[in-house]
Amino acid sequence: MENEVTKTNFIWDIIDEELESGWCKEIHTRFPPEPNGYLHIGHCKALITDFGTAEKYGGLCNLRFDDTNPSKEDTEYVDGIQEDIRWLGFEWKGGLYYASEYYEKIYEIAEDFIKRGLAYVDELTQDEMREYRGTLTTPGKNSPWRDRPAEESLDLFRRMRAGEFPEGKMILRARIDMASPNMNMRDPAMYRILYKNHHRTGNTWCIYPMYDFAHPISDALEGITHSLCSLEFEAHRPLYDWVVENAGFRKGENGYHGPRQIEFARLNITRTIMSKRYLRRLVEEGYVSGWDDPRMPTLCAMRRRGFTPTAIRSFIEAVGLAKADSTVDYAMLEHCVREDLGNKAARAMAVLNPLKVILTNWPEDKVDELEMENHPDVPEFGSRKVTFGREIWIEQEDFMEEPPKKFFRLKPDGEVRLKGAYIIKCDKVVKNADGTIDHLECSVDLESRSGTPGADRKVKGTLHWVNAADCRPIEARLYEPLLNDEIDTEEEGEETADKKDFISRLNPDSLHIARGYAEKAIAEAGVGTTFQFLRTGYFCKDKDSTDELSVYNRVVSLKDSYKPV
RNA sequence: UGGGGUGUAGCCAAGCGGUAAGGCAAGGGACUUUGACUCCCUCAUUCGUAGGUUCGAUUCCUGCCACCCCAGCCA
Repeated sequence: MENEVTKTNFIWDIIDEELESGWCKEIHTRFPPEPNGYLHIGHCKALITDFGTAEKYGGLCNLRFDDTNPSKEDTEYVDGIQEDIRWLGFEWKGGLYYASEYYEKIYEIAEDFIKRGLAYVDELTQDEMREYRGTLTTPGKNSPWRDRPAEESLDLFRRMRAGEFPEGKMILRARIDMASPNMNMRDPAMYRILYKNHHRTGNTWCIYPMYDFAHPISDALEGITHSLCSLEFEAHRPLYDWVVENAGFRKGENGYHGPRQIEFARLNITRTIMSKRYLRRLVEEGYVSGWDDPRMPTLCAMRRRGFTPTAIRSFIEAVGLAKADSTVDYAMLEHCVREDLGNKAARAMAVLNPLKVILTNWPEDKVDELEMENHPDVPEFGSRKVTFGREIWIEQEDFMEEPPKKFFRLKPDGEVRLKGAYIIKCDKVVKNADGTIDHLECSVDLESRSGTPGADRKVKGTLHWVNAADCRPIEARLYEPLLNDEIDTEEEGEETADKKDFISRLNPDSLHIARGYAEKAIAEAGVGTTFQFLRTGYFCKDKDSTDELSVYNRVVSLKDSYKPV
């Protein structure tokens, strides 16, 4: 392909230069989730960037659980995260690690920092520390403990580890610069006391390193060359470098100059919640059925709903990698799933909101068996047999008694093709006492059977249908985004704060359940099978299905260019 | 407000001194036994803004504006 464009990004440009200059020989990245929740689509950007970059340069990517805060973490999540990464098709060829594996080493470095005057034990309370830190515009001031002798800090630090002090009593701080314009450099906390059971180290530790101390060290210990993370860590980079430098990892031994942190913009999608905190709230407060509720942006939920790894990966690729904050249109994601499912999903028919049609000139007991293709463009999908009888179901919205112009579906005295079967004409609308439509009486053009010469007659509309005498009940779960459109907060008012609350932005119609009928193939498919239900969208069979009732999640609807006038 | 970032179409995003890629969305058309798919076509005289340098600026310089991040013993 001569005009194939190899999509690149600013990070790969940087790496290309480093490789060319010889500053760096090989690429080693890491994906460092904290095991305190399930991975969501937002993490995929980082995940694909980390694993994908290593893959591109023939390097390695580690999976490292950043488990430095035992109060929020759990093995439930470490298992879930691994499952999700594998599902996406990545392997941690660089190995599986836990920051907690390095506790001893990190502790040693901390002691060394203390001895060298780079860290000290502080006894300020949390409130005092905040006051001493100063503000964005005013410098902070030194803690009275800042210049205590190193031996004293060392002794205190060892006693912190030994469990001699209660939580909050002492803290290890880096000694950098309380007047730094960068708040992160104003003697940041490095170790705090926490009497929590850690999911891996149990009770062996009661002091835990902070992210800013543990992360650069973990990266360096694993030989990471590029520590890719999101924009909010940009202001932490000087601290990251300070730790790497002072811990002695920049020496360039064996050509390794220590890790380099590069930040990129995180993923935002319209009408989608991308905050672990809020996702947790949805689960815990019962707004959704769980982490894998198909409306959730978590990978386990998307998997259940029927999104494919290919679709997610091509979506992330389409979005690109840059430093500008952005919010991608949900339509982009939809496009990517449709594109993938379009040639992967077999076609079949299901009527979501049934309307009965009685074919008056079709013999009572006559059953026709029709051969239907499973895919219009991919013959390898083969075909299946579908029966046709006197009573069939069609979609309620495919009939209108008083249709607008250009309504190609069924209307009084109108004709329509039943996909793969016959052309029918609506003769009569039979109503209930309350005026609602009970059923339609139609006549069949017996000569118009698909595949026969008489079928050449063109009619404008083609409908999907199921044979009432030979169909199975189905529950179709139709989804909309969890959030309503962004509420305009331009107007200042008393309600502004309330409107900003995400609970008030929840879309009450995010789930709609339809009960209809489907052909046999749909009912007999296994959980996780995805079909394109003709004209209504891509659907994936849900685990809630029973022998009696098939439950399907709509992954995405089909594009629809019909716009009523 | 101090510091750090970012501003290219409705939404993403290339572009790296030589005259605005691509994708999504949208609109029009062809095809169609899915109003799907596919295929054509349209969609920035202009790059946040005002100046400057230059034969030439989205690209370099200066000022201004807007938005995001940082004042956790979270990550």
